[in-house]
Amino acid sequence: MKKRASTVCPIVYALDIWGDPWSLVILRDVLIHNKRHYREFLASRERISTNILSARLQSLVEAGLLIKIEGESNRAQTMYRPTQKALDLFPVIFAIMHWGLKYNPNTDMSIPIMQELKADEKGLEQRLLRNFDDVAT
Amino acid sequence: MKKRASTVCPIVYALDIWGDPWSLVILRDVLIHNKRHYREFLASRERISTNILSARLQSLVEAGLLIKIEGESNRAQTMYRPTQKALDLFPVIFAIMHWGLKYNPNTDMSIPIMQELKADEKGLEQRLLRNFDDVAT
DNA sequence: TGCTAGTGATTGCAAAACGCAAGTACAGAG
DNA sequence: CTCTGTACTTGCGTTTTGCAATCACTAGCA
Repeated sequence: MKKRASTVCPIVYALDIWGDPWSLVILRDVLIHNKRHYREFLASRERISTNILSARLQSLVEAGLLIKIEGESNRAQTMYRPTQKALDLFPVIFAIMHWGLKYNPNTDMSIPIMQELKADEKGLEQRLLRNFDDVAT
Repeated sequence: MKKRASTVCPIVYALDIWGDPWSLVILRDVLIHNKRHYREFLASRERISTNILSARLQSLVEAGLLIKIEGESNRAQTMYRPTQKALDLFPVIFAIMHWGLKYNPNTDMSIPIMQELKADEKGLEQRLLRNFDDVAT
């Protein structure tokens, strides 16, 4: 993707940061499924490959959506956590989920979060936000 | 982008359709700026190239987001209009705009729609929807 | 001490997608 | 019957993916 540098349009600004087919999958894992380790992202159903995961994590850190927390003397402790800028994507992700829910006939409605999204979106957001008390303002 | 065929996740479903860096720009032009002709999409600030525009329009038609209306005996009359499936993306686009507005310091707030989005989003959506009475159910 | 497994990446290479410029086919204007 | 405008398509070089293999390091175990 060509970086469009500075844009006057908020949509293009957003797309330049996470408008590729993988970044939002990672952010979904962070925000919805509370994943934080490289190995957890790799384990997703979508089977992202290691080099792409590595590149995306890095660009999301650079864009200020994730912070990388490295353990001392052990790489296995490395984790990625969202910033407030990422937490503010909840409305976007929920809007996308509503749309996908409406049009994707293969959606797995047995996943608890799907029910919750329809029944009580605000409550769901509040519950998920509590996973990030450490980073939220 | 690899087509992930059938997915159980509504987000991945959505990304497979418009999760590339250009499709949403086109949809923005259709939904927000009421563009309908090839030449109008080409004129956007983002300078999409002709082959990519052509390919994206085609894939959005295939995905059921746009319909292509061809004039009889004159290609200059060809136009692209959104389906209900595309109109249902308004909440997604508005959510993205809110986020971009918050974090993009270069947003041009003198564009009237930006003010309107903050002041009266629902009213804005209703007003824009009236552009599509011909296609909406 | 050595061996094995797990983790967070990086590298190499083929395949796909993109970006740009040029060209094509057709309609209407003059 | 040229000239302009429009909706594409084609060629081609560059960039970005996708996949497998590999690396560097740590911990666990004997």
